[in-house]
Amino acid sequence: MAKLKPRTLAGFMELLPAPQQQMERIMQTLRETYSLYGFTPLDTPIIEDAQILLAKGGGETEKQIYRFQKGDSDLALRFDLTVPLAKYVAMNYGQLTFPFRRYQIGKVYRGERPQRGRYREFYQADIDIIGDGKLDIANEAEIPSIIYQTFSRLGLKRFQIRVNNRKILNGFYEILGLTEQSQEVMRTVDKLDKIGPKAVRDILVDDIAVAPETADEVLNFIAIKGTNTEVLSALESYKGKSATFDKGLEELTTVTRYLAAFGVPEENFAVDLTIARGLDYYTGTVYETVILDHPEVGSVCSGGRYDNLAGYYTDKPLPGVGISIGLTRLFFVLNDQKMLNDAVPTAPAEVLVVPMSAEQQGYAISVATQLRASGIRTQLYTEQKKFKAKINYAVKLGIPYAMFLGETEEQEQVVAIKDLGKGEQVTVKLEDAVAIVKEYLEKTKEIPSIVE
RNA sequence: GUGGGUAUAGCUCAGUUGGUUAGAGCGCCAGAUUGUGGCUCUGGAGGCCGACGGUUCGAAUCCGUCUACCCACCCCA
Repeated sequence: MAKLKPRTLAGFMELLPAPQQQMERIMQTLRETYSLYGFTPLDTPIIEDAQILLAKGGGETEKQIYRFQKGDSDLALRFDLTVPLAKYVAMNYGQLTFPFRRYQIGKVYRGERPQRGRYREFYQADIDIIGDGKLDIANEAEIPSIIYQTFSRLGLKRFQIRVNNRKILNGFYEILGLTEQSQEVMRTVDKLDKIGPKAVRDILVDDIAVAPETADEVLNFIAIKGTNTEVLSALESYKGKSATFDKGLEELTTVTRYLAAFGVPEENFAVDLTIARGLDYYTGTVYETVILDHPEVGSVCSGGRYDNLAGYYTDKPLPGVGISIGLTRLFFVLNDQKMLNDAVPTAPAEVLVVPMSAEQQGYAISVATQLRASGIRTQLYTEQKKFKAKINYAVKLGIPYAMFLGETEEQEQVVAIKDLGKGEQVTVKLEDAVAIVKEYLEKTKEIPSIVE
């Protein structure tokens, strides 16, 4: 019978063992960093009631969501982790302590055309802070500072967190009388980097019917560039015309000041007036993060401030601020650009215990058990194969040490341990072999980061 | 959903104006070398040339349809 050809759906990432180890390592770094800032882990179901997930609606979400029936149930796969969080907080309001800080790393699903760095199933690593009624502006600076810390701990240097404020944009468009078209205008402005100012102006005038002089105002506004201080002071000239704008400018100024206080260097964050974010629930500060040498894959981490996310589920006002690392995309870039550090071990174990023949299996099992008891990751190779095959197994998996146990070793109660990198082999007591491996472990601990 | 490109071994790719048995490198397996891997040498396995149809004496090659993938748009992590 003809075999079914195995295949993985387009837009779904599936890794081999070694890269998977690197991926796990990145996740581990994220968890450690997030919890360092006092965030608590949360997990929610991948499948939710479609009504719950679609409450927010919005055309795009609806189009891209995976939705299906099972019996009479109308179900959907989660599209992000923020909406499930809103549901969770609304549901458990009475039992949570606010401000509620949670992190969540999980897969989300979007039925869109897959492309380079763009997936249908991907991990998001979210942090959010939800306030009860109110939430201080300082949180809007702390969130990106955590991202700075996280990326730095991964070893990334050339990245930039871009910050803007929706109130500034809304206020500005209000001043220009463009409130109605503001969504469309923002979307166009967002393309500035890609298509250039001329094309942006053409779209504004021809497609959105913005008056030419108004379009020029928009272009002048988004052309404001420079250091954060320069951009902020350029914005001063628009003050006094819109309360919303003024509020936004005040917020952005504060966030910028606090970001510096949190220790984020100027080169890693930038006030950028073209950042808007597609999701319409953002109401204040918005973030977008790019890998500077690879802007073509887009943002690897975005988020912002929202005032009333859970408004569909509860009357309680629950403002929040959050950000999400697109882990799958981030990993794709790092891997694709060969930025992952080869020196970070991806082997599943430190030692491969190899009995020379079946007679030594008992001895080998006891040796492996003792190694594991000393905290050394150990694999036992018991297949009856040629010696070459046994040693090759360790080499292919990158296991640094092989331990050979033959008749003589068993009789003398010693082990032959070989450093497969150096090719050096010694016959010693098990405790001495343990010391050798421990020393190796100490050394590899010093390898700082997963990204080179 | 719209537009463009690509499809040959596990991977990366050659394959002449259509011509006999479709190749290379890497990888894989085995042997040289039964208690010592990486290097070297020798041998081997592995292909409905994406699928279906057409033109032709003859198609991996030309034409059509379909499918999948890649890229761009849309949107986004």
